[in-house]
Order: sequence, then C-alpha cells, then structure tokens
Amino acid sequence: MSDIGHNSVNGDHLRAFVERIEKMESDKRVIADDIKDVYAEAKSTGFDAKMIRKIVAMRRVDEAKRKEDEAILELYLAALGME
Amino acid sequence: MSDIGHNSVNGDHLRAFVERIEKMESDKRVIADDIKDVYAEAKSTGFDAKMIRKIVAMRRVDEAKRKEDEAILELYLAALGME
Amino acid sequence: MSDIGHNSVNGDHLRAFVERIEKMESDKRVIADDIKDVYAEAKSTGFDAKMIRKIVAMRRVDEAKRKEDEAILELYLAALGME
Amino acid sequence: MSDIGHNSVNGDHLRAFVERIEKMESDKRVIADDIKDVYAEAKSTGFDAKMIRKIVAMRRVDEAKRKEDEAILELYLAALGME
DNA sequence: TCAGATAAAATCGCGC
DNA sequence: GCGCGATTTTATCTGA
Repeated sequence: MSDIGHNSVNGDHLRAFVERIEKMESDKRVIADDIKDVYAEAKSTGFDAKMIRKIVAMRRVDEAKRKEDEAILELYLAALGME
Repeated sequence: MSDIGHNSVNGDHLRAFVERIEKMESDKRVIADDIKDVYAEAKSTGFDAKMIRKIVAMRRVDEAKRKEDEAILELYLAALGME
Repeated sequence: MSDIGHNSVNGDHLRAFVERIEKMESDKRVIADDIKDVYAEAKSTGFDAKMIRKIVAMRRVDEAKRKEDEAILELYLAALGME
Repeated sequence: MSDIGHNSVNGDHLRAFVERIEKMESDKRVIADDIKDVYAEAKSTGFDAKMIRKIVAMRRVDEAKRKEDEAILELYLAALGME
C-alpha cells in the first residue's frame, strides 16, 4: 500500500511536470504563430518577408557580437584589475 | 524630398515590424529557457528528463492524431453533403 | 606534385559523392513525379485528390502514433528494469 | 444492392490509390534516408557535409540554367523555322 | 556526436 | 496564368 501511495505521489508529480511543460510549449507555439502573422502583415503591407527575416537575422548576429565584445572587454578590465 | 519623406515612413514602418518581431522572438526564447529550467527541476527531483520528453512527444502525437481525425471527418461529411 | 596527387584523389572522391547524391536525388524526383501522376489519375477517375491526400496524411499520423506508443512502451519497460 | 456494389468498387479503387501512393512515399523516404547515409559517409571520410550540400545545390542551379538556355535556344530556332 | 526540434526555403495545387 | 496559402523539404541549431 505504501508503494501504491508512493507511486501516486510520483504520478501526480510527473503529471504536473508534463502539464507545466505542455502549457509552456503551447505558449511558445502561440508566439511563433504570432510571429508568422506579423510576417504576413508585413508582406501585405508591401514588404518582402524574406528581407525582413534577413534583417532580423543580421541584427541577431550583431547583438551576439556586441555581447561577445562586451564580455571580452570585461575580461580585459578584470585582467587589469579594473573591474 | 517627398521621396525622402516616403522612405522615412517606409523605414519607420519596417523598423516597427523588425522590433515587434525581435520582441516576440525574445519572449519565445524566455519561454524556451523556462522549459529547460522545468526539465532541470524535474531531473533534480529524481525524474528522468528523457522519459518526460518522450511522454510530452507522445501526447503531442496523440493531439496531432485527434486533430487529423477531426479534419478528415469534416472532409467526409462535406463530401457527403452533410455539413 | 604529391599535393596535386593528393588533391586529385580527394577531388575524385568528392566528385564520386556528389554524383552518387545527384543520382539519388534524381531517383527521388522521379518518384515524386510518379506520385503526382497517381494523384492526377485518381482525380481523372473521379476521386477528390484533396481527400486522398487527407487519408494518406491520416494514415501517416496513425503510423507515427503506433511507433511513438511502441517507443514509449520500450522506455517504460526499460525504466522498470523489464527489458 | 447495386449501390453497395458500386461503393465497394469505389472503395477498392480508392484503397488501391492510397496504397500505391503509400508505397511510393515509402520508396521516396528510403531514398531520402540513403542520401542522408551518403552524407554521413562523406562526413566520416573527412568531407564537410555542408560543403557537399552547397556543391550539389550549385550544380542543381547550373543544370536548371542549362535546361533554360537550351529551351530558349529551341525557341529561337523554332521562331526562325529551323527546328 | 547524435537525434530531435525549429526555422527557413521551396514547391505545389488551387483559386481568381 | 499567377499569386497565395498550404504542405513538404531542407538546413540549422540545440540538447542528451
């Protein structure tokens, strides 16, 4: 009986994790759909969706580079005892 | 000058689209990170993350099947003039 | 000269891979075209191509579900030390 | 009864189409998997799979261009009454 | 390294 | 005949 009780608790716990994840994945999917909608809206406004994708991708790379540069600067400053 | 004005408007419009998309992608990334955290939490609670992933995947397929069945039923009914 | 020889060998090897892949892609395209022909034939026989596509899609999902169920059963059994 | 017979025939016919398509899709999938295997083999031989993909894609474009050029030539010849 | 998920691109069939 | 939406396919990326 304690085994049964133990498994129930585990089962409830597992179920909770699964449901939390499913909820979050659902939210994520909603946002992904919204992004698609925005691309469609941009397209219907006369913009080329593919071009916007390129711009977004470029800025993503730039942002990554900016963070990288910042991290290196931190490193230099730390090495110089200036943090 | 009117061209410049026109392009500014277009530029502002484009910028607005890009920024909206970037905001949404950022939100999406936050959720993805949260999901990762939940898996980590489940793992630290003693669950096998791989099994949870499998369960979530299985339920995703179940849901896809449900939707597919529903869609084909609609199609059948429509074909039979019963919609 | 040995470099040239080396590169030639690599080149021949690369060429062989590329040509194998191209042959296979060509075969694949032939099948894709054949599938299109079958849909056209079905349509000309009075069937609704859309419905056939739906049926095929539905059966594909069924198959995916069957495999997924099997996979998770394996995982359960393994987790229970019953493999 | 004739209706039943008619529908059976239709059913058999439909089933035949579905099965033919499924068989072909299966064949197609096998080839797709084989292609993946070849890429994996090339990779294990020391080639960069991404580069091979680029080469294959480039040659695909070249081939399309060659056919296009050929078609245009045909057109010219036909216009000149030289076919 | 490997699969599995996601994003991006290409393709196709349908409607107008 | 052509764009448009939907599906399929390809490519990239992430996480085990």
